[in-house]
Amino acid sequence: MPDEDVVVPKVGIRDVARAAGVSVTTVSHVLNETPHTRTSEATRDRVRSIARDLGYTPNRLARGLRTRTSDMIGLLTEEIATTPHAGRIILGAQEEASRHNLTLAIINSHLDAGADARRADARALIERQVDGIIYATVFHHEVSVPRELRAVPAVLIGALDRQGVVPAVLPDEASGAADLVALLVDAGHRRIAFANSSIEVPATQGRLVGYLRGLEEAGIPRDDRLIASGVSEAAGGYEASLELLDREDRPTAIFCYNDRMAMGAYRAAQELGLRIPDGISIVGFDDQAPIAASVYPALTTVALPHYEMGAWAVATLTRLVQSSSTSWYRSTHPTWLPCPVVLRESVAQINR
Amino acid sequence: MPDEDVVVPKVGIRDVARAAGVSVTTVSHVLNETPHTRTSEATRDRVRSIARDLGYTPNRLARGLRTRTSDMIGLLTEEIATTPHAGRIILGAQEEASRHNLTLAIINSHLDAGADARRADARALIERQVDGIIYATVFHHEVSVPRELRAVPAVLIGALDRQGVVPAVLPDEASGAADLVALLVDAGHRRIAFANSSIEVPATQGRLVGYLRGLEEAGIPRDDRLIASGVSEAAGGYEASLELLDREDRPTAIFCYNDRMAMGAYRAAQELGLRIPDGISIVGFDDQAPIAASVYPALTTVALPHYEMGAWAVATLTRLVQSSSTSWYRSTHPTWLPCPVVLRESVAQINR
DNA sequence: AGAGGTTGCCAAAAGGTTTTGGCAGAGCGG
DNA sequence: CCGCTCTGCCAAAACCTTTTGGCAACCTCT
Repeated sequence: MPDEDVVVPKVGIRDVARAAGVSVTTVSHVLNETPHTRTSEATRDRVRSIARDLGYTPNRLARGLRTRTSDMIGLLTEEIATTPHAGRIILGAQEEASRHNLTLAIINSHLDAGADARRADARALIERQVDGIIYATVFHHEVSVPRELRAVPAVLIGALDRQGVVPAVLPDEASGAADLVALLVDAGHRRIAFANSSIEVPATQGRLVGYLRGLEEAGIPRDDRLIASGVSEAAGGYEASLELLDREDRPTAIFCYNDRMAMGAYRAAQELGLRIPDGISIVGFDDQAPIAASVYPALTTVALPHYEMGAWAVATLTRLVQSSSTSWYRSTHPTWLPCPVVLRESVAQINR
Repeated sequence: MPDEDVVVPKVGIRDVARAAGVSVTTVSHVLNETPHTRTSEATRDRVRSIARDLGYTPNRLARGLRTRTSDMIGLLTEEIATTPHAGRIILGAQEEASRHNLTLAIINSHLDAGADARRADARALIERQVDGIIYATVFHHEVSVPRELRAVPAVLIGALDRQGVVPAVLPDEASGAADLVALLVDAGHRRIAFANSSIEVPATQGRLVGYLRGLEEAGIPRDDRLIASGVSEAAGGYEASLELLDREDRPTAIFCYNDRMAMGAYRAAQELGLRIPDGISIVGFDDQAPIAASVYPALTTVALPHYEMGAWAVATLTRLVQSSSTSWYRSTHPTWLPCPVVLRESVAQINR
């Protein structure tokens, strides 16, 4: 029983015009509140109320065809949708888009699908006449953006444009790491170890740089015996921590490359009979969704600004679109967004 | 220096036609491989190669206007984008959409934004002429779908339509839970506790039902002293586990409502000096991204079919769209997708 | 040679909107 | 009453496709 679901024939601007006894021009002007146009208040009211009564729903496809803008922006994620972080980026982008009355169209390219597939994906977005494209990648290597992206304003998340022509946003991992070290130093630690990831990605470099900078700013000399590495998972953190803790003059704190490695550090500490944080302080990186808060004791770590990067991307994109279409490719410096320290319970104050 | 970035005027189907010396009709037919149309092989080749050379990019807005279909499907998530699971749903939907040559437009509604906001979001998608809408919610309460959704084929993820008119897909939590219990039973356990969540959501009910069914199928009598509950986080799991383990005849296994609570159980076990899995076996639910695999010992748990639900949703939606537009609202049973057990290391074989 | 079928292509309409360039009428000053 | 400026509205073109209906030309029989 299709209750009141009689098939309602689509009502268009024409129907509104007819019902209101005006031209479609007038309806369009009224509904869009076109400036510099003259329509009596009476007519405006009539048009508006009739449009409402008729249940008029504008057709944005038609509108887009005429105005040559779709009010859509494309989010091209490269493998990233697979990572737990992806949701935050998408959410940030989506909410910022909503704020600007834009809609987000997303496509995920598999990393191993090759450059051709990625170009096809970009093209698909462009065929849809998106006003701009966000290209988000997992590791911020330098990247040469698919040339189709030149056809349309674009911004990069998590990667640098090799030609330096496309605006990019990245997490400022180094500063985050340095802040974390500063936090440890403030708590009285001076023998601070670093369990880095053994695979070479920009994050590895950035966090190491930040660690060293943190030490330097505290006037603590670098000690390479306090730097270990392992695979960027619990197992790697376990082994690296064992190595770091298995000596006379053991560190009082371990800074792990990421939260997963920190989990390994927790295990190592437990096996050595060291309580966290009193026996050993441990910090991580990533503030990975449920881990950091669920573990005991809750892990002090650094959050990545995924949401913020997503939002930044669509914000800059809209600026780009607004600005003269000939100037948007002006060379820009990448934007580094801060990675805030998330204070929890895995760091103890120690007496110096 | 805008290298070869001279502003290329958009090339349309008309330009291709002119260059090829044929009509736009022919170009359209050739490029779309319209069936039942006759064009010589020579002309086809010419058109295709000219289109390629000119870099013709079809305008899907215009196409959609004419064909009255946008090849877009809308994903309306209600708060869900905030949860770590969201990414998987989106990914599943996206990849299935790609397979059908569709694009996914997503909008996230905040739960607290109220029904009006959600209706506005639905309307925004409809204005974009999406061919169908997926409405995904966090908790699968029954839900009365925004009436705007009646205007367009729709499917539900994680919720039931109160009117029973919109197809819905849900995780079969009960069976997953029963499987988990069966696994424990197979390993020799008979005193199996359940640490449930204290808040009332469908999942609470479903997992409890599955737990009980698992026991029954194993011929183990229900023992309510083995059922505890707490907040659905590490803290709640900790307290519930303490309560369950603090007795003479303690259980040999604890089934936790979710992985976060399982983390609490791990802590409780540790404090009581029970090794996992030998002293006590622990299982969770959700297979929450990095937790379950990173913890030591790795947690045996049950995965939710988020990806599969996303994919199912767009698959059914495309079927709905294809089928006669008058029949798509036929009443349907909800689809329950299996929650597979993920075997890891937190369960020990014990001798009966 | 005419009928009838095929082949290969095309002109024009349609889809729903925005935007341009007006045009009538009212009001007003002279 | 003429000329001028506003006011309030409109017709038609444009955006880029797809699709309908048909038309020449050619071929094949009889």
